[in-house]
Amino acid sequence: MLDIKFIRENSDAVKEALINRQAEADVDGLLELDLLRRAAITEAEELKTERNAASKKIGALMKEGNKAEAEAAKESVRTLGDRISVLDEQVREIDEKIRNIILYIPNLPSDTTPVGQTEEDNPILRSVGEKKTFDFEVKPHWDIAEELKLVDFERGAKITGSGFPVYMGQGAKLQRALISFMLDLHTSEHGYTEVEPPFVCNADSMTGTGQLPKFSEDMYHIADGELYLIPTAEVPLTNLYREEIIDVETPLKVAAYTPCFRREAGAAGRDNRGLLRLHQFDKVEMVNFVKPEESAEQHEILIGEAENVLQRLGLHYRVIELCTADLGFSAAKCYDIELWAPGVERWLEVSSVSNFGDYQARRARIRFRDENGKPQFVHTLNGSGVALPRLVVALLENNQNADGTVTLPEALRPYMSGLERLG
RNA sequence: GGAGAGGUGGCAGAGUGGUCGAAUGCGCCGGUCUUGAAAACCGGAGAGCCGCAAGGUUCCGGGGGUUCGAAUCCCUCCCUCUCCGCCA
Repeated sequence: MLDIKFIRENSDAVKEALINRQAEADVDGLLELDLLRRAAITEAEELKTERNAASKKIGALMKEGNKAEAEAAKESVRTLGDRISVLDEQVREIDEKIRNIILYIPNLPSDTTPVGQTEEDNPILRSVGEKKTFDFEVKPHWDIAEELKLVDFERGAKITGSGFPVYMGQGAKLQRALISFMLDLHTSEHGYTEVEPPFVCNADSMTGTGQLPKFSEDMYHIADGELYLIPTAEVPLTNLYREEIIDVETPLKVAAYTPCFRREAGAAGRDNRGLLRLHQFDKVEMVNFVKPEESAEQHEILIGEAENVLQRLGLHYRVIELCTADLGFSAAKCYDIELWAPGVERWLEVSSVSNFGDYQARRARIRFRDENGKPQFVHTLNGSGVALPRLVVALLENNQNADGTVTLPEALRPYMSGLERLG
């Protein structure tokens, strides 16, 4: 959420940012409401001042037993009260309208975010490793997974629906191994506190991180109560400290494994075969809470932590930066990490590392005390560390052998009971 | 799921219609004292909103109501605790 004061004083900058994002919002309408709101508040508060003084006087009159005068005073205060009720109601209505606009306004892109029209305009920042060459015909991961009985897509579709794969045998163990490997790396080397949060969150939490109200259609909603299946651990992790004043003298870093649930309406098709796009998938997520002046630097550290996962696994990846048109709703700046998958011959996004500035903190009221003891909004950042399915795709496709087996990276073997190859 | 108790400032905990944004203790910040620290003593200190400011206003779990006036009375929702039931 943007600061209404900021919008008031920088409406041109906000409009320009919306254009760069190819987003729309009624900024002028918002400013008009803001004006009305402040006028109503000012009038209501003046009347309240009067009423408070009058009520105090009535108290004094009652005490000295001057009933007649007290009754007369009551009568006049009552009409004041009626007017105050009307104004308070007005303010409530205007607040509601303002909220309905401002909650739909995306974050301002950072000054350093490149302006662009489409994802084609996302600059590639760096590429690490190289494309492997094969002296046999490479298979796509769905063939490998089927032959080695790692994933059962059909039974997943039967028991739940398409996009809900069942991992079995070594495939299931690989999921568990990857989760443990990544969490161990982040907790023992990157300074994270491991968290196991709920996998469903309430509407306040979803609003705090920006999923609601705009993206309700992307989530699974539990009919019984206002609960949603989490689309990412970012939601419970960030909302851990919603409505709290926390200590961020050093960055507060939490990491969690959770399944993630996404409706992905209309996403089925050729481009999304196998494990490329799912309704339920596993992910390890990292969330940081930092002082505002540290968030840019922390963003670079965070992307490094995510990259470290891929380096340890020996995978070829590249880092791109999202341009204004491709930037997520709540993010001010975002890097994506993409893995090369030779079977499907595509770059696959496995991590999105974002700096949200104070956008989420303002929505979720997450603050810290500055050097003067005054509460200020923190900056939040998060990054996938990393998402499993496409990581598995890259591992299977890059490490496949002519004999149909798949070599496991050394870093994973301790988590696979010493196994060196799948199959 | 049933019955009961309760939700007040960073924490503990008073307050049952007006002088209460709220006693007291702990913790915190500043000062005195001390070589330094502790102790003791003195002083300070909640958050949001409106306002250039002075200042005003709102907030005692959330929402609604009664009243001239609500932390205090009523309704409702949420949460916590205790006991019972059930259960991995």
